Formats: sequence, structure tokens, C-alpha cells
Amino acid sequence: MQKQEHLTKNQQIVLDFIEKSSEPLKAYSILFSVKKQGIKAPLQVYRALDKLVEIGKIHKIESRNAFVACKNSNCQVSKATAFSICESCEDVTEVSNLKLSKYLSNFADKSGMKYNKYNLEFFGLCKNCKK
Amino acid sequence: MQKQEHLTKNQQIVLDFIEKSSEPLKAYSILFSVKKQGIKAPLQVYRALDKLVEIGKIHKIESRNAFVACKNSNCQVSKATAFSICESCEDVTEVSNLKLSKYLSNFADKSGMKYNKYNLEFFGLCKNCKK
DNA sequence: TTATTAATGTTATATTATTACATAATGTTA
DNA sequence: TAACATTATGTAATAATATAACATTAATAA
Ligand SMILES: [Zn+2]
Ligand SMILES: [Zn+2]
Ligand SMILES: [Zn+2]
Ligand SMILES: [Zn+2]
Repeated sequence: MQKQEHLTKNQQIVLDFIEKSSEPLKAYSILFSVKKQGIKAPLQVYRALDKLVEIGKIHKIESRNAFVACKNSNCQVSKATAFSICESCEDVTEVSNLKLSKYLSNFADKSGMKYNKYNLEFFGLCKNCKK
Repeated sequence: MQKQEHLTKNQQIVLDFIEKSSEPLKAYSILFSVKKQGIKAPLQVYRALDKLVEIGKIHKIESRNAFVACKNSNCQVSKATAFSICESCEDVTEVSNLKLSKYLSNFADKSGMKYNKYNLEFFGLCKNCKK
């Protein structure tokens, strides 16, 4: 039950741009950059972003209101995501750790709530910025 | 090395209001509600929120741009936070689980990055909404 | 006291995201 | 195919969230 094979034109334009970037991108900076490709309004970008998040091609870094391409081939849907964020240079990396994802996916606490999704953001200083 | 003992007037007004609420509150809804107490501008609310987050009295739910009072007496600073969020009724509960917090605080991956902070948000359906 | 830091008040503005509505493209079923 | 439903688009307007800039006052420290 794949979610969607074919991306529409706008979705592809936005995805291409995000995939080329080495850093998280904000919606309006994407908008500015894809104007030459015919995308004119915020809503066109937000709609593409929503869909790309839904199918797991990109993830939203909630604490930064920014978007990154999924670097983890396993993420077919954005339902179990973890990132490490450098508070100095704002570099963001998707954490891909099987033990962690298993631990969190199976996590259950006293609330009796069954979780079907999580997002985890780690903060610290990256190798470069630690020096 | 306590961070701050004494809250200023604005900080106290905002904190009181958040503590009374059973649900996460957004900055502008706080602003609207504390106008009768002399707080007039967004920045006054945002400054109070910033400080309250910094000293761990409240936490920001990043995926919702909303704020909740800390329910975990251990949180002196907002550096290791976890929440469960009902995607139906938007109820938010602070997860207080020693094993989880130890696991995440000690987490290290191949990136070699040392984390000094994290925020985790679980999503699902709460007991009520599951019925 | 003097200097320094932290908080405040106020206005304006920047940034992020959605509503509303009309239209077009695509997929499904008969 | 025709009829219908679903999904995506285009466009304009506006809502919601957050910060910059600057003047002033209060609290702390030397
Ligand atoms: Zn991913
Ligand atoms: Zn860094
Ligand atoms: Zn707490
Ligand atoms: Zn619920």
C-alpha cells in the first residue's frame, strides 16, 4: 500500500530544491527560489510541502519551521523521526538508529495511550562547533 | 546555581494563566486574556514566555506553537522534555518516565555529537478518543 | 555612587501559515 | 464513452506567529 508514486509538477519542483540543499529550508525561502519555475504563491509551496511530508519524502524540523529531505531510505512515511540539531551552526542531521526507533516505537507509559507517531529533536554542538 | 527565584510581574501573570489552563495555550490567546492585567503587546507575552521556558516553568510544544506548565517537579530547566499529544482532542500530557529520560539523555550516535538537550513529542489517540 | 545587567513599554514590521473560492486535471465507475 | 468524485492548481486576501528597534525604568553589583 504505497502512498503515492507520482509527484505532481509543483511537488517535484519543491522536492528537487530541498534535496539539493545541505541545510533545512524554510517555506518562504523555497518560494523565493522556485519562482523562476512558475511557483508564485505561498500556498503552492505549503501544499507541496504538506504532501511531501505526508509521503515521507521530507520532514519538518518543528523547532525551526524548516524542511529537510529524508535521508533515511526506510522512512516511507513521516511517523517516526529523529534529528540532531547543532545549536551553533544550525546543521541538522536525521538520526537513523534502529535501537532508538524500536525503543520509541514500542514506548508505552502509564497513560495507556498508544502512540502511532513520534518526533524527536536532539540539540547540542556538532563536531565542528565543539572545537 | 538556581536560575531565578523571583518572577517579575509580567512573568508571574503569564505563568499563572498557563498554570490554570488544562490545555496548551498559544501566545496570542494568552495576550488576549491578560490584557485586563496590563499586558498590552505581543512582545510582553513572548518575553515572559521565553524566560519561563528558560527556567523550566513552562514548555513549548513545538508542533503546536503552544505552551504548557511543567507538571514534572524535576524539570528545573527545559532541557529534556517529552510529551504525548492526542491528535484528535489535542490534549497534551508531559511524559515523565525515568527510563526514557535516562535513555535519551545518554543517547549517542555515530555522529559523535554530544547532546545537551532534547525534545520528544509522541502522537496518538488518548484513552477517550480511542473509544 | 556608578556602572552594568535585566526587564519594560511601545510601535512597527517580519515571518509563517491558512481561508476562500474558482478552475483544471485525474481517476473511477457505469 | 459519460458522469461523478477526488485531487491538484491558481490567485488574492488575510490570519497567526514572532521579532527588530529604540527609549525608558528597575534591579544588581562593584
Ligand atoms: Zn526520514
Ligand atoms: Zn555546528
Ligand atoms: Zn517539565
Ligand atoms: Zn483525545
